[in-house]
Amino acid sequence: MPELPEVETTAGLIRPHVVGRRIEGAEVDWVRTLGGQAEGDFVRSVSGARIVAVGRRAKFVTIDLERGGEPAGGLVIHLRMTGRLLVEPASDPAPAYRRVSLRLDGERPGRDWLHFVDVRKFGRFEFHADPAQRLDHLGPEPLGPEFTPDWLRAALRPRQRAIKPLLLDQAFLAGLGNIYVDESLHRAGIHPLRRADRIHKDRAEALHGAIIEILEAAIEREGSSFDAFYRTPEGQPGSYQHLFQVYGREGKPCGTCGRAIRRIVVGQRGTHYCTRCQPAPRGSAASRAPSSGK
DNA sequence: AGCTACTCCTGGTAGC
DNA sequence: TGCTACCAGGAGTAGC
Repeated sequence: MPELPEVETTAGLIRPHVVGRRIEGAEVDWVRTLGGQAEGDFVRSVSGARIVAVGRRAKFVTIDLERGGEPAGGLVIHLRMTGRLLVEPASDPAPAYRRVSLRLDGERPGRDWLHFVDVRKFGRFEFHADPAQRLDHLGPEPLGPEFTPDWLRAALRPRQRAIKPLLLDQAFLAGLGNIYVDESLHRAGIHPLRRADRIHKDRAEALHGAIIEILEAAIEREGSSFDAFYRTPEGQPGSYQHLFQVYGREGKPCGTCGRAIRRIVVGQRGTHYCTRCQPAPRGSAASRAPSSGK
């Protein structure tokens, strides 16, 4: 599933092919991908605009547009589970599961189309006159300057939710998904159901370091691929899945202590952890004595 | 505030 | 072989 490292890889690989190009037209095969805009409005919004930048914010790919040298809105793209961006020649047939395509100018033959492909149709490829407004709800970037150990400790202190759903909340911290949350909590030795306000200072600092180290290592390996879905725009799988310590490893030994990895469901998400390295919080269902005190 | 349930989708797979 | 039933899951929303 594309999370921050996969989206960063995708943005980085399409950037050199599309920046500076003029959009000649657009084709829409699945209108819901546009996020509510009518097909005709979308086509008019992007046709004739020039791509001036490709970036990433949280799990979104952002594409800034200009007309006549003036800012002209931008594209906000979410790959969700199975979305991909491809840059392909006009001579190739449209790829399977194509949802939206932009036709680029003829300046670079062989790089004629930017295709958005998405098997499960959960992804979005939206035009916004003010992209920043669409992204306004997001919390800080875990690889940005705002995400410091002090920030994390202070942010956890007033929150009474379990740590895992909190880290998945994009308004709290932007860019983590199911995989990298499980991996980060394992590295930091924190049980996924521990309440955020009951994480001690040293553990919060360990979590801060774990998130950064894991994301950076995953970006270096172009993300994680473990099923038929995520591939880079070049068609290559990522390789961070070989370094998974807990995700998808139910019943297999923990790389740290050897105990079998356990899978539970937290907030409708498969959740993987080591019962020894990530001890259950006192008072939780997993550790509770028959009667609770007071 | 924070929980659960539900929705959106379809390929893959388990079970028969 | 061929069928059905079920699963995964990011984010938005509704209801409590």
